[in-house]
Amino acid sequence: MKYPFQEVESSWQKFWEDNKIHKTDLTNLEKKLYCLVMFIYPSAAKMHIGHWYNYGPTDSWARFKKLKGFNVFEPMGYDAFGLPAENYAIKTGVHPHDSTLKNITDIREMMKQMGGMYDWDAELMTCAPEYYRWNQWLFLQLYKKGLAYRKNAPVNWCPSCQTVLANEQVLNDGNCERCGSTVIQKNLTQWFFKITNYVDELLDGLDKIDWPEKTKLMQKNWIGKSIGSEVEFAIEGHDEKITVFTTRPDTLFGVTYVVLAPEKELVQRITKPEFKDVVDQYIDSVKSFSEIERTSTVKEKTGVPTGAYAVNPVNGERVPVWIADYALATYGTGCVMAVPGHDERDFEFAKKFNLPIRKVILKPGTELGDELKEAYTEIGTMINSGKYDGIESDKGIEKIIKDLEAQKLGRGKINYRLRDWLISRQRYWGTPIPIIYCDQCGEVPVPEENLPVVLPYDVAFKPDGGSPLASNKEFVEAKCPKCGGHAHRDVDTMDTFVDSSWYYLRYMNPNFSNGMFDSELANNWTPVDMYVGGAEHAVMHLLYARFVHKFLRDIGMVNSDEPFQRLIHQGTITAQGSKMSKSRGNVVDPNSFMENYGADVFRMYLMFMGPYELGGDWSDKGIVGVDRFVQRAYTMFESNKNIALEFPAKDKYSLAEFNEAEKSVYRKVNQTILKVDVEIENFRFNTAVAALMELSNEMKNLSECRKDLVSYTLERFAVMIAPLAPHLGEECWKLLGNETSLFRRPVWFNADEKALRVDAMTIVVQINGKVRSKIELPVDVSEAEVKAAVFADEKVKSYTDGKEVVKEIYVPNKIYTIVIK
RNA sequence: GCCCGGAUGGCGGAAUUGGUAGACGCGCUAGCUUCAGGAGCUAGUUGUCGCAAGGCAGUGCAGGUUCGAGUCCUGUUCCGGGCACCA
Repeated sequence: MKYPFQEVESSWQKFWEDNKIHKTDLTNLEKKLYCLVMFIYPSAAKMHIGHWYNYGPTDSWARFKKLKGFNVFEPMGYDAFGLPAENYAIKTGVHPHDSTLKNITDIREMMKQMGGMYDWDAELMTCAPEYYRWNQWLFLQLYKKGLAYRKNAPVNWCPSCQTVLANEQVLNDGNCERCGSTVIQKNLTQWFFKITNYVDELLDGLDKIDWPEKTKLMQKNWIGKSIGSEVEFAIEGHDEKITVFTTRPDTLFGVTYVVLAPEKELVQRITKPEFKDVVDQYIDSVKSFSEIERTSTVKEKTGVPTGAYAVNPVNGERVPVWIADYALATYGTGCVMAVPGHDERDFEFAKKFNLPIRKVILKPGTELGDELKEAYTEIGTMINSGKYDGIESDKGIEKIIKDLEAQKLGRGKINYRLRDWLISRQRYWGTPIPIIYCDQCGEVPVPEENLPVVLPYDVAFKPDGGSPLASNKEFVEAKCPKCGGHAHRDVDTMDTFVDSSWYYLRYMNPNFSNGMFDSELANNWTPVDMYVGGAEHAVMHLLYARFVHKFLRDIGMVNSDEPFQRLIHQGTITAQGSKMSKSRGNVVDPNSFMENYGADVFRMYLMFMGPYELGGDWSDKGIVGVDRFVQRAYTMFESNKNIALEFPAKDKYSLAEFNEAEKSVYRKVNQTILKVDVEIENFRFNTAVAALMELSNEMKNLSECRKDLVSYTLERFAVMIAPLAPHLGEECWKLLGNETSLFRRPVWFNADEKALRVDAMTIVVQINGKVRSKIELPVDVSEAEVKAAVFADEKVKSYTDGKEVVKEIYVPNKIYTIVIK
C-alpha cells in the first residue's frame, strides 16, 4: 500500500494541535532547552526552499532533543515590519498592515503543514502595538542613559529604498544590503544607539560563546580594535594643533609630511591663501566621489598641499601638511602622520608626489645604506631616531609614548572601526520613534505611560525621500508632554533590527503587559541554547542583539551576558548556481513537492542533500530516493501491524540466542542508534538519514528473524525516524500498537554496547603499502596468531616467497602490513 | 592585495581523523514482474587491461614525509565566502 502521506500528515497535525502536544511547560526547568530559529520575514505569502531549509532541519534537531527527554521550547514568530511590505504597497496600493497580516496567516498554515514543533501559544509579531511599544520603551531607557542620541552626520542613503542605512547595511561594494542600489552620502540629523559603549565587552564576549569561528572573526573584524596612540603636532603660525592617531609611534622620526582628511574644518583655517583655490577645488572633487569610490584600494591616491607646516614633536622638524582622499574623516582623528618608509600607503603617495622617504627602522639582515624599494612595515631596529637609535622598534613604541606623555604631547589610545548604530529610517512600516519636538522645550521623550506611540494606518506612501508619517497631520501634531505647548512628533521609524534584537526574550510570554518581557521567565530560559539562522546576519542582527542584551542586563532586565550560547548557520540553497530570487526567475516552489511527496519526504530530502552548514545547489533529482525509502519503511510497518503488542521486544538480547541473520540485524540496529544520535546532535542530518537507509536495507532480512526482534527493530526505527520525518514517525509508532503519540510521551532508545562487538574481523594484509589479501579472524586474537594466519595465506605467500621481510606492523583488528625487499 | 573555507565516480555526497577510497542516494545497465506506460523487486555500476583469476592507475595539479596519505608538510591552479586606504 502506498504511504497515504496526505491523510497521515493532516491527521497528526490535527492531533498535535488539538492536544497542544507542542506547548512547552515553561515552569519545568529540568533539562530545559531553548531551541530558536531566526523568525520569519513575512514579505511574501509563501515559504520558499530557503525557509524550509532553515526551519525543517532545525525543527528536526529540536524534536530529537525532545525525544531525548529535554523540555524543549521552540517558538516561531514574524519579523513583520520592514521595507518589502511598504514597497509592495507603493506598487499595488495594498496597505502593509493588510498584506502582512494576510501573509502571516498563510505562513502560519505552512509552518504547521511542514510539521514544525512550534509552541503556537508563544507566537509573536513585531508589527503589533503590544510588541513595538517595547521597542519604544527600550529607546527611552537608552535615551535616559544617554545611549540614544541625535546628531547630524554624513550617513548612508539608499536612493532606491529612500532611507538611511546603518554601516552594517551597506555591502562592501557600496551597495544597499537589501536592494543592491548604490548608496550615497548625505548629511542628516538622525538617531543613533551608542553601541560603541559596549565595544570591549562585545569583543571579549566572543570568547565565551559557542559560535562558528568564522562568524566570531567577522564580528571581531567589524569591531576593528586598534591599539595605538595620539600624537600632537604643532602647526607653524597657529595655536591649534594637529592630533594624529598612529599605531607606530616608533616611526615618528620618519614622518616627512602630515595628511588631513579633506573634510576636516581645520583645513580651512590653516590653508595658506595662495593654496586656497587648489584646496577648495580638490575638496569639491572629493565630494563628487562616493564613499566607496573614494575608499577603493585600487584607485590611485590623490591629494594637494595646503601650504601649511606642522612641527614633529620628537625632533622639531617642520613637515608639509597635505590633504588627501586616503585620510578618512570618520576614523581616528582624521589626521595621519605620514611615514613613507614604513607604511605602504604613505610610500605610494610619497612616490607619486615626490615627497621624501626616510628609513628609520632597519629590517633585520639589511644594511643601513641599502635603498628602500618598498615600505618596510615590520618590527626592526630603530635608526635615524636620535636617542632611540639601536632600540628594537616594538620596545621603542612604549618608550616614545612614555616620553610624549611626560611632555603632554601624546598619549596611548585605542580606536575602533565600529560606529554607533544609526536607527532612524525615513519609512512608514516600522516602530515610530517616541520623541516629540516642542517649539519651546525642544526634544522631549514621550512619557512611558503614553506608550505606545501607535503607527497610524492612514498615510501617503510616496517614495520621495520624506517620511510617510509626515503626511498624517493627526499623528504629527502633538502637545508637548512637558509644557503642553505646540509640538510635533518625530516622523521617522526605527530600523527593524531593533525589533529583532530582543524578540527571543518575549517569546516566553508574548502577551506580557507589565513590561518588555517577563524577566523571571527570561532569566530561566535564556541564554538561548541553540540558535539557527543565516550567516548573512553575522554582523548586523547578531551584533545588535548582543548589544541590546548587554544593555538590558545593565538595567536589570536579564541576568546573562550573552543572548545566544550556541549558534549554527544553515548553508544557502542556490538554483543554477545563483541565489534564488524573483528577479532572476529561478525560485523553486516547495508546494509541488509537498503535493507529490509530502512534508516529511521534502524536509528529509533537504537534510539528505548534503552538509547542513554548506547548503548547495538545488536539484530535485534525488528526492525519489527519499520517497522510496519512506515507502519501504511504511510498508514494513503496515505489514507488521500491532506486532509490538503480540510479540513484545525485550530491552536487551544476548547475541548467543540469535541466528546469524538475527545477530546481524541486532548489531545494525544498535550501530545505527549510536550513529544517528551523534549525527543529529551535530546537525549532520545527511549522514543520519544515510544511516537509517542502511538500517532499512538491513531490515530486508527481518523475515528471517524472530518476531520479537522484529518488534525491537521497528520500535527503534520508528523512534529514530521520528525527528526527521515526524508524521511518519508517529504513524509508524502507532502501527506498532502504541496508544500514545511519541511526542506526547517521548521515547529514545540507547544502544546496547554489547551488540556492537563483532566476533569476526577482516584483517587487511598490506604488502609494501598495497592491499594484497583479506583474512577473516576472530576478534582480539593475539598478534602471533594473526601473523601465523597471514603467512599461511596463499596470496600472501605468493608475494613474500623468496623475498626478505624487512618490517611488519600490526594494527589490532584492522591491518597487517608487511614490508619486503 | 589580505584572511578563511573548499576541490573525491556521470551527479549529490561518505570516509571512525594517518589504516580496505567511493558509505547512502540519484542516474545508468541487465534480469524478473506488467497488455502497455509507470512503479516495484533482484543483481551490477571509479577508470583501464583481461575470457577469467587477477593486475595497473586513481581523491584539482607538482613535489615531500611515512610501512601506509583524500587525510600531514611545501609549492601551485581553480571555485566559494569574508575583509579591504582603519593610519
